Amino acid sequence: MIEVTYPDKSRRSYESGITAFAALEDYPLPNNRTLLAAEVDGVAVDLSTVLTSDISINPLTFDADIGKEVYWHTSAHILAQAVKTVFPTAKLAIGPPIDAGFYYDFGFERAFTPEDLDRIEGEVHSIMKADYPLQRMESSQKDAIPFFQDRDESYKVEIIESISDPSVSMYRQGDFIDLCRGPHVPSTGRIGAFKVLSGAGAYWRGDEHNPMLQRIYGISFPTQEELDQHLHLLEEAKRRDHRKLGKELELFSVSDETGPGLILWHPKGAMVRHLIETFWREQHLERGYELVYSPHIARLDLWKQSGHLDFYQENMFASMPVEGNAYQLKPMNCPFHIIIYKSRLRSYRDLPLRWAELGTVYRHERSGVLHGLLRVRGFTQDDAHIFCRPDQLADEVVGIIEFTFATLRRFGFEHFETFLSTRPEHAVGSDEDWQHATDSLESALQRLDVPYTTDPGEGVFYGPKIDIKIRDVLGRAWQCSTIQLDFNLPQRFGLAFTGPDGKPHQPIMIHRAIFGSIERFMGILIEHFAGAFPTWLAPVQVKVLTLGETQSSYASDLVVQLKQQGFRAEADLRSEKMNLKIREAETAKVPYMLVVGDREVTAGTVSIRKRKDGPAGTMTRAAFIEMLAAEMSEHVSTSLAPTPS
RNA sequence: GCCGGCGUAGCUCAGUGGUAGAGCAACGGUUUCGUAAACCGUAGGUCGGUGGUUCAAUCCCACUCGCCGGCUCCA
Repeated sequence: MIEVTYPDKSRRSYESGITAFAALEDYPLPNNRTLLAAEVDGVAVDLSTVLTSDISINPLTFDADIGKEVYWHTSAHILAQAVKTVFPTAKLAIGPPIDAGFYYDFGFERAFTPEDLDRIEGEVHSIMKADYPLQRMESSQKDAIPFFQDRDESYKVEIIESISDPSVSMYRQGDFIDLCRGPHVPSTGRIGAFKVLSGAGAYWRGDEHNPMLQRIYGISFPTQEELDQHLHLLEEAKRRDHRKLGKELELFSVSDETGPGLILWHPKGAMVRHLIETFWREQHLERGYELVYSPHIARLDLWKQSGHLDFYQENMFASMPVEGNAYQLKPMNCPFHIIIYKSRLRSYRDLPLRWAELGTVYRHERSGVLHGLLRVRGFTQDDAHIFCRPDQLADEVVGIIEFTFATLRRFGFEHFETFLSTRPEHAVGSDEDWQHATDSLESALQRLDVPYTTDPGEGVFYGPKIDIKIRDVLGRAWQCSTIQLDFNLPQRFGLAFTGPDGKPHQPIMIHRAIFGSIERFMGILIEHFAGAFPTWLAPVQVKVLTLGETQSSYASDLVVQLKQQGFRAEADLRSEKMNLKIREAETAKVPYMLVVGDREVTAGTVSIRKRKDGPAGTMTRAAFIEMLAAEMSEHVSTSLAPTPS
C-alpha cells in the first residue's frame, strides 16, 4: 500500500502501482477544468505515471502555469505532427512552450508561406479530432540515436548526443514520434482550440553561426472563447502599438534621413517628455539627490580605464579623432560621475553622494533589433549613481526601492515583479563583498515586504542587482527599473573616501535607473494608456471648441486664462461643424473639450465634454478651472500642479 | 548581422512591361453649423536609391538604404 497526500492535506491509501490519473480521478478541480497532468513530489508527470511509493500529488489543469506549459508543449507536438504530415521532409528541431503559446522549429529548405500555415492548421485540427493518445516510451541513447538517424532527424540526434542521461524518453501520438522529456496531456483531443499564428526564421540553438530554421508560432486554449479572447488581446496590442500612435498623435518619428534608431521628438511628444523629466528632477531633488550633467563624448582613454572598451566595444560607436586624440561617443554615463567623484578628496562624512542625470547615451544596436522607442541607438537614461559606505548600503537600497515603486505608481502602473540576481560564474570582487552586497539587497527587499524571485547566477559580473518589471494594462511585463551594485568601477578608477581612521576606503557604487530609458518608458506609457495620457501628462489638456465666429474672442480669452493658470489649452476657431471639431479632439485624445456657443458666452460658462465619456455638464469658467486644478493636484507634485484661482 | 515579408502622394492603400489612381489630409471657395467626418474645386508622386535586362521598367534581375515579423528560453 502507498499513501498519497493531496493539496488540501487529505490523504488516501492505494495499492502500489496505480496511476496518477486513478489517484486524481475524483479529486475536485476548480473552474470546471480538465485534468491534464499531475505534479508528483513537485515534478510534473503524465497522468499515466505509475505510483509506487508514498507521494504528494497535485492535479495540473490549464489554470496552473505548469499546466499551461504541458498543454502548450503537447500543442507544439501536434503542430510538429501536422507539419510532418504536410511536409514529410521537414526536420524536427525543438518545440517548447513560451510565455504565451509555443513554437516549433523545423529544418526546411524554404520559409513557410501563409498558405502553408493554413494547410498546417487544417491538419492540426484533424489531429485534434483524431484524439490520438500520447504514449511515453523510454529508450536508451544507444537505441534512440539510430532510430532518429533512420528518420533523418539530425537535430534530434544532436540533442540526444548532448544529453548526459543515458536514457531518453520519446512520445508517440498516432504515427508521429518525437524525442521529448514530457510530460504531456493524455491525448491530442484534449486541446480545445488551436491557432497557428506566424512563421519566422530562427537559428538552431539561437546561434547565428548555426543554420537558420523555420519557426512556427502557435497558441491554444481549452475553449474557443479563451482563444478568441487571446486573439482579441493581440489585436488590442496592435491597436496600441506606440509606433502607430506616435505617428497619429504626432509624438515622435524616426526618419531615414537622420538614421535608424534615432528619435525625433515632435512638439507634442516633447511636451510629454518634458513633463516626465520635470517630475523626475523634482522628485530627485526632494529625495536628496543632486543633479549633474556630463558631455556626450570623452577621450577614448576614459573608456579604456572603465573597461568598456574591453567588454562593451561591440555596442559602442567607433571613436573619432580630434587633433590627434581619439574621442568616444558615450554609451554610459557612469565614468563621468566617477570623474566628478574623483575631483576632490571625499570624507566618510560626505557619503552617501547621490548624483542623478538624464544622460543621453548612444549604443550601436544591430539593425535587426531596433524597434520604435523600445530599442534605439540614442536614448536618455534616467541615470543615478550613489556612492556610499558599506554600512549605508542597505538603507540606500531601501530608499531606491521605495522611490522606484512610488514613481512607477504615479504613472499608473500597479503590478510589479521583482528579481534579485546573484553572483555569476565569472565575476570581479571578493566573496565577502558579494555576500555583503547580496545580503543588503535581500534585506532591503524584506524590510519593504517586496515579494521577489531570486535568479541565481544571473547578476552582472561587477555586482548583484535588483530588477523590477512592470505589468501594463494588457498584462505584458516590461523591464525598466534596475538597481546594480558595482565593485568593478570603484576599483578600476581607484575611488576612495577617507574613513574615521584617516585611511582610504573604497566606496560602494550603485547604478540605478527607474525608467531605464526615457524613450523606452514613453513607448511603454503610450501603449499602457493607448495614447490617452492622464490629464497631468496630456500634451494638450483642454481644447476649446467654438460653434461659430461670434464666440471666437470668448474662446481665445478662455485659452489665455487657462494658460495663465498653467494648463495646456488650445482653441479650435475654424468654421467647421462641431461634430468635426469633437471628432478631431477625441482622435487627438484631448482629455477635456469645452464646447462654447452663444449660450455659454452669455452665461460665462463652458459646456464640458470628457474624452471618451462624452458630455459632462456645464459649469462656470472658474468652476472648471478649479476642478481641473483639483484633478492635477491629485496626480502631480506640488510644483507641477497649477495653483487654483 | 541573419531568415522571411514589405517600400507607390503628407497618411491609409489600389494598380500595370507601354512613364500612375482612390479616400483622408493640404490649399482655394461655399456653408455659421450644439457633442465623433458639410459641400464644390485645385494642387500634389524622377512609384526608397543605384545599376542592369529590354525598343520601353514603378513592374523583371542585382546591389543598396529603410521598415515590419522573428533569431536565450536545450528534447
